[in-house]
Amino acid sequence: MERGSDPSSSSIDKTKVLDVKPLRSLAPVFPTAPPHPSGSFPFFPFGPQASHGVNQNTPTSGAIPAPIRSYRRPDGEGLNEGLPVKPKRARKSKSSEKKPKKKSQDPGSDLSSLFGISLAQKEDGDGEVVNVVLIAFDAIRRRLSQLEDAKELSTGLIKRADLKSGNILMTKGIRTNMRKRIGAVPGIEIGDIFFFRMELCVVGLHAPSMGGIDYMTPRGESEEEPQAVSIVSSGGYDDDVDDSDVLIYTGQGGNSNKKDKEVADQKLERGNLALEVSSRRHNEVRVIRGMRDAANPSLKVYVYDGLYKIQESWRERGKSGGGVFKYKLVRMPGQHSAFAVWKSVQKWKEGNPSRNGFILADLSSGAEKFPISLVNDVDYEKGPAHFTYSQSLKHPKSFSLVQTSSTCNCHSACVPGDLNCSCIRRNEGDFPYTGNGILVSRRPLVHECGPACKCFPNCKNRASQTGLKFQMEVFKTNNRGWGLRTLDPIRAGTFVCEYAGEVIDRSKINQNGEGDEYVFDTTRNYSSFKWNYEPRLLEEVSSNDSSEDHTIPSLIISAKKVGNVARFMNHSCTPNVFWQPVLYEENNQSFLHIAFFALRHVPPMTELTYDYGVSRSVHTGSSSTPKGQKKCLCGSSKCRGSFG
DNA sequence: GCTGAATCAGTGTT
DNA sequence: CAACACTGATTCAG
Repeated sequence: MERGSDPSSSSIDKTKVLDVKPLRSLAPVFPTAPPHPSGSFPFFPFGPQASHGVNQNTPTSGAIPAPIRSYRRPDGEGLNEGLPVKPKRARKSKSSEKKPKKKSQDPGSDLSSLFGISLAQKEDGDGEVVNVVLIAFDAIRRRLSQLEDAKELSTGLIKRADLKSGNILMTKGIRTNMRKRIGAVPGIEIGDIFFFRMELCVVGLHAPSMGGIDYMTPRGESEEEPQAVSIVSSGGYDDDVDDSDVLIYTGQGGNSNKKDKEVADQKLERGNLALEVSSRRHNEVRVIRGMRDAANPSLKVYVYDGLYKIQESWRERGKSGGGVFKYKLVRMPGQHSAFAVWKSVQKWKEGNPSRNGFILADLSSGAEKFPISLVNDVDYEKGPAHFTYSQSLKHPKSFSLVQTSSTCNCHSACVPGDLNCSCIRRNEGDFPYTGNGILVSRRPLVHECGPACKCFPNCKNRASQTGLKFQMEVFKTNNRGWGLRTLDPIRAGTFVCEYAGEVIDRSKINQNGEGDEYVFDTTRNYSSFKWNYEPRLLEEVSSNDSSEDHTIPSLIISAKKVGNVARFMNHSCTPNVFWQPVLYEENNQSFLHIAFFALRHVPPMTELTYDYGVSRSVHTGSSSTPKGQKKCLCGSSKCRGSFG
């Protein structure tokens, strides 16, 4: 399910692409950190994707970093193409000598090299660049939302942060799969989810920002017939979406978008014509299913449900009176299930008990807002070793406060942009979360409001204290023991859970029993990764706090005896969750907590993983698994081989 | 190349 | 909450 971590998914050959992947290191690279005194360590939350030393023994990174242009397109990679499409500008011999043409864009506006996106990757993507573009999109969108939230109501300048962010990426060249194609889109996997139409746009899955039918007309061919490439079914028309393998899709047009209420008959043109042609040619059509997010009914989720073929088409009279086209699309066999997974989850939630491997309804015994079910459909193990479920983090009495406590005096709720709020000021004036509770940026420390703040408990600046936001379950993995996965779709930046347990002293790490299992340690070496927005895309002065050495206090938590769902999260070298230090006051002291947030959108039934980091006591660089480390089984194509 | 039209968005307001 | 109004971005067609 997870991108790049499913060994069984051999649909896309990524290895070729990744082998020649350009190194994304134009931005300053942090030097390898020197050993630091115990108690603190440099923390680079805004750091660009640095070339980690851990990867040095792979053949790829051992070579000299290739210049951006050296990307070679793997030939013979046309396994998805349903029809030959010419490499567009390969033979524009006519106008190729006169080259002052600036494609309606000033040349300086292309910032794709900042993100390591090559020209070839703009035309044809891969999993890597798709991730980069999607992360960039959401980071800008969150930032624009944050700015809008903080604005006075009178100057609501930035409406529609989704459109704005998408537009910025499109004009700056931060996009991929611009070449339209029939069939699968490289880098996008069946089951991937999206929360905005613009996301489909910037990764080349579906180009129109609104339209439901995307199509193309191959130019230069004798017959210039439009052919459909993808459709979005999300409730705008009267589609039949009951079956997870069959979709009755309604053609476009005929709506009275004007004041006059008259409905017209749909015409056989544009998308309708394209679908007709695709039906006759038996072309594959990508299907994106959109629906309301059950957990967040105001939003829509889009699921890429793979390739379909149009089995038949007909005309009928629509409910509003006009003639409409109908297309019966049937899902092609042999694809991973995507939308079908959603339907299964829905059934389980409705209490349908016929579930394979179901062991326990609620591992948390009511401690959490949602039941945490326990499932094993792999073997006969009946559950993890005993522990006490607790939502909270237990500090020992002797724990020294990290920082003087402080509270804000806001009434009812802290308002973004209100610099009278001391909690906001501690976050450098930025409200850490957007209106719907999504983390905007990683920071050295997020200051949340605490129990003694005057604001109400539902103040938005308590995102990590108000319980789980979606349903999860503990399940038995194939080869990594128990794991944690989500039943609901998760948006990037959503709070996942805190790391609960007992705060312990460093000397106790290996005392409690066997090794450091179920131990979280802030002082390990963690790979930096880029998640925050790129200031240069917003014409913000890049605040140079990105290059400062941020230190956060040492915190070690053992969840061996007491813990919550976080103790079940496995390690991955390409994780979908990251941790973020959060500080708030309790009992007149400020305490540090570790909160986990979704790194990217996570589809239902996907395992949640984060980067365990590497203990500072072990030496990396050896080709075999270093002493004290565990062999990594995350299955990622970027796996470092070991962790711990 | 420019302009306008079409379009299964997304928010905010009533 | 449903209907509505309103502002939009992209791509296509003329």
